[in-house]
Amino acid sequence: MHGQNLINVISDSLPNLNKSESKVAKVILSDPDSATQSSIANLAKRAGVSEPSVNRFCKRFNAVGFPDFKLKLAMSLASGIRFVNRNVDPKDDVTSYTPKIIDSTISNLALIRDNISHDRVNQVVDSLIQAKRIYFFGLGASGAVARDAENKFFRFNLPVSCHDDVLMQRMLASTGTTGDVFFIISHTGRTKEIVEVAEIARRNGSTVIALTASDTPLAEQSSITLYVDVPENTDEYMPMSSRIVHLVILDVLTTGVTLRRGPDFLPHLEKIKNSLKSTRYTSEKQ
Amino acid sequence: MHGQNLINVISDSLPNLNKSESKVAKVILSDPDSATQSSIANLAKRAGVSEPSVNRFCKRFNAVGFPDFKLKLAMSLASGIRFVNRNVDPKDDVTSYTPKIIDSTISNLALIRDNISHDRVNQVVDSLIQAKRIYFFGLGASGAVARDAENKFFRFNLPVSCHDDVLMQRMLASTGTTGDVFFIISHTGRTKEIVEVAEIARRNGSTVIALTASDTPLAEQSSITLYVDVPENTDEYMPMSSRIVHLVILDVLTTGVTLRRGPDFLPHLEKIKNSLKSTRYTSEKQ
DNA sequence: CTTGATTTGTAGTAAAATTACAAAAATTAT
DNA sequence: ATAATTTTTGTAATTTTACTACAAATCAAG
Repeated sequence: MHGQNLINVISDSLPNLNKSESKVAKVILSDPDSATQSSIANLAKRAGVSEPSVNRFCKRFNAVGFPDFKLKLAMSLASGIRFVNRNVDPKDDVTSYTPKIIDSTISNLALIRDNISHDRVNQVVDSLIQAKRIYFFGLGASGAVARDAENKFFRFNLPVSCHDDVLMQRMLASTGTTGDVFFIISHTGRTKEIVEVAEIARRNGSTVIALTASDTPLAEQSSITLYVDVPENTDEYMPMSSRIVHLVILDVLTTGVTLRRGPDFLPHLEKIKNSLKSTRYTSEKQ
Repeated sequence: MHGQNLINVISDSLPNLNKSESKVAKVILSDPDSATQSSIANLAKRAGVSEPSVNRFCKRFNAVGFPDFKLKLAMSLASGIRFVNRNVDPKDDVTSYTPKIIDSTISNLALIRDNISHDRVNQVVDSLIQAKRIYFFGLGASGAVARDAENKFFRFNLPVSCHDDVLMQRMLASTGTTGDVFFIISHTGRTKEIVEVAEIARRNGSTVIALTASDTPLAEQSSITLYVDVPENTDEYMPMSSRIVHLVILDVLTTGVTLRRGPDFLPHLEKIKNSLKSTRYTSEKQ
C-alpha cells in the first residue's frame, strides 16, 4: 500500500491499543494539528499518561521517537487526505460531508493509481490505436462515462461512437467484425444485457475491452479488462465513486493514445480546440 | 495562495541571505528530506556553521525555532512533491504518465475541497429541494456531466431532466417559470449559447444555478454560482479535469439533498436500488 | 585606521526526549 | 481464590537537543 494516512492507521488500530495508548490516540485524533506542535510532556499531560507512554505509542506506529512521529503526522496532515473511509453521518452538516465525499473520491483515485496494471493500460492503448472503429458502451451511470469517452476520443479522428441503449448495443455488437473495438464500461460487471453484448461482440471476432470490477461475468467475457475495484460503499449516504475512477482512467488512456500518436498529431488537436473558440465570449485577459 | 511552498520561498530568497545563512539554505535545498530528519547539530556541521546560525536561519523564515522549521519543511514536502505541477512529458511512458494524470486530478479535488463555499452548497441544496422541476444543461464534455447528474437526481423522485441540445435548452429556458431550477454546467463559462440560455431562464423568473469558473459571463447571469477554478492546463498532453471536479461537486449536492430529506427517505432509495437487482448476475458471494 | 554596525561563534542553560528500572495491573495457571 | 507470570505503566536519571546571552570576528563607511 502506498503509505496509508497515519491518522487513519491510528484510528483503525484504536481497538487494539491498551489503556494509556488509546488515551494518547484519542487526544491526537481529537486535534492532530495541535499534536504536531506540542512537546511530549504537554501531550502526556493532556492525555493523562506519562511521557514514556507517549513515546511508546509513537514507536508502536513505526516512528523512531516522538519528534519523528510528529513529523510523520504533520506530513500526513499536509498530504491532504483527512477523512479517508469516514462515512457520511446523518447528522453531518455541509462543512463535514463536503470534505468527506471529496476525500473518499481522492482515496479511491490514490488506490487505483497504486494498483492499476500499466501493462494492461499499454495493451488497451495499442488496441485503441489500431482499431478500425471504437464503440463505447455503458448503461445508467456508466452511460455518462461512455458519453464522456466518446467526446474525448472523437478528437483523435477515429470513427468512434457511444451507445447507452441496449438494443442498439446488441445490434452493433452482432454486426461488429475483427478490428472493431467494443469498450464496455460497467461498475458492477454483472448487468446481464451488457455481459451478453460483450459475449456477442467477442464471438464475432471483435476486441472487447472492459472497464469494470475484477472477478465478474463481464471481465470473463472480455479480451482485455482494466480492473477498477472500488470498495463497496455500505453507507447509504455515500455516493458511488467508481464513475469518477472510470473517467480518470479514460483520461489516462486518451493521454496514452495522444503520446503514441506522436508530436505530428498535435496540430490536429489544436485545430479542434480552435474550432470551439468562436463559440465563446472572449476572456477579458485576451 | 494556499501556503506557498517553503522550499520555493527559501530558494527565492537565496540572494538576500548572508554568508552562513546561505550555507544553511544550500544544504537544506540540496536534500530537504534529510534536513527534516537531522538535528540542529548535524545540520550545522554539514553546512559548516554554528548551531545558533541554523536557529537564526529558521527564525528568519517565520518558524518558532528549529523543530518548528523542520515541521513546516516536512509539510511542504508532503503537500508539494506528491501532486501539483507535474506535467506529462512527450517522452513519458505508461508508468510515469499514469500517476501524473491521476495525481493532477487529485490535486484539483484537494483544491476545491479547501476552497468551495459551504454556504453556496447549502443554498444550492435548498434550491434543489424546493424546485418544482430541475433541468441539467451542459454542452460537449459538460453534457456528460449533466447526464450523470440527471441519473443521480432521478432517484429523488424529483421531476428532473438533462439536455445537451442547444435548441432544446433554449425552448425549455423560455418556457420555464418561478420554481423551475436550471442547473447549468460549463467548464469555460463563456460558451455563448449557454450564457444566453441562462439569461433567458433568469428573465422568466427561474432559478439559474451555475457550476462554472468565476468571473465569467455565465457566472454573472446566474442566481447562484458554484465556482470551480481549476488551473488552466497549458500542457497539450494534460487532460481537462474540471469535469471530474464537477461530478464530485454533484456528488456533494446529492448527498446534501439526501441528508436534508431525512431518514424517512431512505426506503425510497432502497426501492430504486432493488429494482436494478434483477438485471444483474448475482455475485458468487450471495 | 577607526568607529559602529552586522554577522558569527562559544559556552553555558534550559528544555525535551529517551532509557533503564521498578511498581502496578492484568492475566494465567494452580 | 491466590500465587506466578506477563504485560502495562510510571518514576527518576541520563542523554540528547535546542536555545540564550554574550563576546569575538567580520564588514562597511568615514
